[in-house]
Amino acid sequence: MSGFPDDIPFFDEDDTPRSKGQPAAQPAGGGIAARAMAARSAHRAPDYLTGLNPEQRLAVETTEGPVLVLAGAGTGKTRVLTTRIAHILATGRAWPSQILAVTFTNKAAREMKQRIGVLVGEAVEGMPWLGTFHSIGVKLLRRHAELAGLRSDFTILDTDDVIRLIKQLIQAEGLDDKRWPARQFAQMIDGWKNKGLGPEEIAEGDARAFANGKGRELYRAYQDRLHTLNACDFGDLLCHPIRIFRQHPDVLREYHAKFKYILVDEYQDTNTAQYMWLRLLAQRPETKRGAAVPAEGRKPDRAAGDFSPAPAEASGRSAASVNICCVGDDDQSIYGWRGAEVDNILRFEKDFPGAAVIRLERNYRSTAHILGAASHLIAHNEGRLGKTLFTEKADADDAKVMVHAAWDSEEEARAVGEEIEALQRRQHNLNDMAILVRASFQMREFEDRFVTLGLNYRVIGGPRFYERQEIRDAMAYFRVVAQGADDLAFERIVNVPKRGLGEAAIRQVHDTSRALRVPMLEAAAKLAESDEMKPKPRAALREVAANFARWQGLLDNTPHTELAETILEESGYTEMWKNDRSAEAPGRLENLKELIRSMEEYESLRGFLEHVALVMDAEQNEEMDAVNIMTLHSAKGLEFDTVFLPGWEEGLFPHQRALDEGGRSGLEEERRLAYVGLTRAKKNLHLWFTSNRRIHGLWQSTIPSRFLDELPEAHVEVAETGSSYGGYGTGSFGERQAGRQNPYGASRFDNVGQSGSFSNTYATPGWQRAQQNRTEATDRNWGSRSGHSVERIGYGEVDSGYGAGRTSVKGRTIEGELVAKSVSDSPSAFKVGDRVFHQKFGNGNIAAIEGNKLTIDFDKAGQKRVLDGFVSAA
DNA sequence: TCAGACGCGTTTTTT
DNA sequence: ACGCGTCTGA
Repeated sequence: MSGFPDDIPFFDEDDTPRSKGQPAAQPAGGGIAARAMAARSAHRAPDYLTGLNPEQRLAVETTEGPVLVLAGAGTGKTRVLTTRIAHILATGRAWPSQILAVTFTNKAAREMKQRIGVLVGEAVEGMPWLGTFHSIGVKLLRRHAELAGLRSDFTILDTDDVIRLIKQLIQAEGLDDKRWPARQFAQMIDGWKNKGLGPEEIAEGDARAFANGKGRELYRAYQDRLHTLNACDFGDLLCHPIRIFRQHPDVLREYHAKFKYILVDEYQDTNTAQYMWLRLLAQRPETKRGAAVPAEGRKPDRAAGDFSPAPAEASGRSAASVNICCVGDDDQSIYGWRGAEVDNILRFEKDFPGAAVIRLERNYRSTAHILGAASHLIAHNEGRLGKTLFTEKADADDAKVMVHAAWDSEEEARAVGEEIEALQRRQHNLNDMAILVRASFQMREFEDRFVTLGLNYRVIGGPRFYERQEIRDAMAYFRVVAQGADDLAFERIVNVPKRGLGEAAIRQVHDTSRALRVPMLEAAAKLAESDEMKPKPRAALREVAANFARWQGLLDNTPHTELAETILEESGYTEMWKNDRSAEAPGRLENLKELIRSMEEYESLRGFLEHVALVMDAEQNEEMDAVNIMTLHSAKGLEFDTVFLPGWEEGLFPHQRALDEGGRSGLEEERRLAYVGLTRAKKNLHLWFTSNRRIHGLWQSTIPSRFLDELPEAHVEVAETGSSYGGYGTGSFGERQAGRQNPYGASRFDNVGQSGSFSNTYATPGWQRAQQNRTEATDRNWGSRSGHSVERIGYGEVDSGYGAGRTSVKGRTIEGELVAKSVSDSPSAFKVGDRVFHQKFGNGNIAAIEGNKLTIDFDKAGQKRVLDGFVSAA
């Protein structure tokens, strides 16, 4: 076994003060005590090990050497990971600061930290190297910035900044930015960086494919620009450290000595750059394989290219054990399209010879039916490492996986809504239900339906708080104050609010900035003092420059929240929104307040800016009982008692584009996505397909997904779609599908799932439905997390299910009768122009009538379509 | 500087 | 079909 803490140098420069005094769970500083405690815990199985199954325990206790844990869905992956860390700490194998634990998302990192905290107490605070690839990358880069040609206070650009920057470069090259969209090039750069490729390393073909063959030059120009801006994009947070490690063996060696244990979550999602990064850190000087081969002579074993060991790896020190533990599930690899390489997990044993591979196959989540369906489906994929999930949950009462047919997406949404209400009547918690869709446009139908039903829902994923315009603007102000050289931020807000600084004025600042080689803010100050400008913009510039100078002066002696408020006030930014008459304005002001409030948790403006750059998400309230709606992708890692999976049709799922662009592997990724969807369910699982769906505006007749055919009959039951769908039942479905044999053609009538219980809830920020007048919903949703009222009826477009549903349809539950009515053509009692009242939307005038569906222009809530049963004459 | 027109894209998403 | 973003004209 490798060293106890006493013979390991203690790196404390990056430790939080807390870790200096080791908490009780830790071996006390001295070696003997540590050893004694370690010995004790090794002999008596400590608490944290009890309750683990044998495989889990093996995964926890196999601390030395490379370990791959193949953790199927619902097999306790996170538990293993966290317990393993607790075990390493409790047995004195390493200090908290000697463990590198990487995740993909902030959410995962948070959860991990929290759960380790439960196991080991405060020691988790001493784990500076627990975080996302990117946050750890930043940490590394801040320490060694100069080795990447940066100053340690470099800024991190987000996607928006990057696109604007690239656009400037494209224009500077004299290229048509229409023909060569900046967004597309940003994606290309992202792709290259995902593979760890710099401008010189990209394939000639790729380089030629953009900007009249100037792709490479453009990429180079982009990197140069980042360099002069002292800035980094997300990709650089990985690529710079990789380059530093390669070029500075001494630095790499420092980290080799530092990290005794490396743990990686969701290994199947790692991209090539992350893989290289990990390998550099994990692969200790070992002279046997690979290292002896000169880098140039080694054939890159895949398209990604260069895997040559860093010099340090080749410069033979004695081989040390590589204590790396990667946890993942190849069957849940669903991010191939953004650069993830399933191959990384598939070839783990080759990369780390002698690796222990531990399979976690005991599923604690789902019923045997659900598991059986999922396993059978995923077995259609080739090239898996292969796992057989099993469960001991075998209850004769368990519902089979239900497959439902609907005529179109509207009926689908209606029927799902009904099912949800039925469950609700049986005391099921809405929080325990989820609708998982393939593509976000599918959400709309459900949202619309739930709004009319008054059913609470929350949409998870999508545009996030820090991506909102007002938040970005405010952040840009803060960035310029904290970091005067942040030209991108400066440009963003120099004329927001409008100050009469048009394109010409900004260009002038730009040119001056270039000529004098100073940041734009400085150039602006200079220009304001010169006579080169017309009086009006000159005065405006002078004011801007003076403002920033003043705020910068306040930076070090004013509480940062106060400073932030001052900035927003004095710049006129808040004023701008106060004067804005649009419906979103109040929400935006509210968001700005929330922004300031959330700054309180941070020590300084700088600390806050760093946080925002890396953590783009924000917590959301989980208190409200609401149905969860999200994409299959964002459902990974979550679980619900009842899961609805709509839209299982060819073309949508599997998605046509995945098939066109990904071929067979594209199909397999879609199948994995289906697998992820199925395995989210604990008790009840409902699959839906429709015969008709509107795609890109036109109605298309669709056929059921091939994935439905891949489900095992023993675990699946076809539901008759209830009794109230006059003419749209499954019976006629079979006929419509003539020409395709459908194993579900002949179906039995049945009722849907019965059991249910309460469980965890998940939530992330609200989703601003890109299209619609739905902005207010998310604003309120977001605001509500800090104790704001969820309801803000009274202005703007109040809609959505957030906070709704308690009163509006009480006693009006939609049952057979009403639904039947909704599809019938019985004329409405209302006529166009009537003044009506709706519980949720208030008063409005009827604009159009179709059967009993009314289109109403609400005074406050905008135009909505509702059933006539929900309104009364006003 | 702003409003209206026109045209394009429309799977999945983290950092 | 439809929204969003950008361009153009007043």
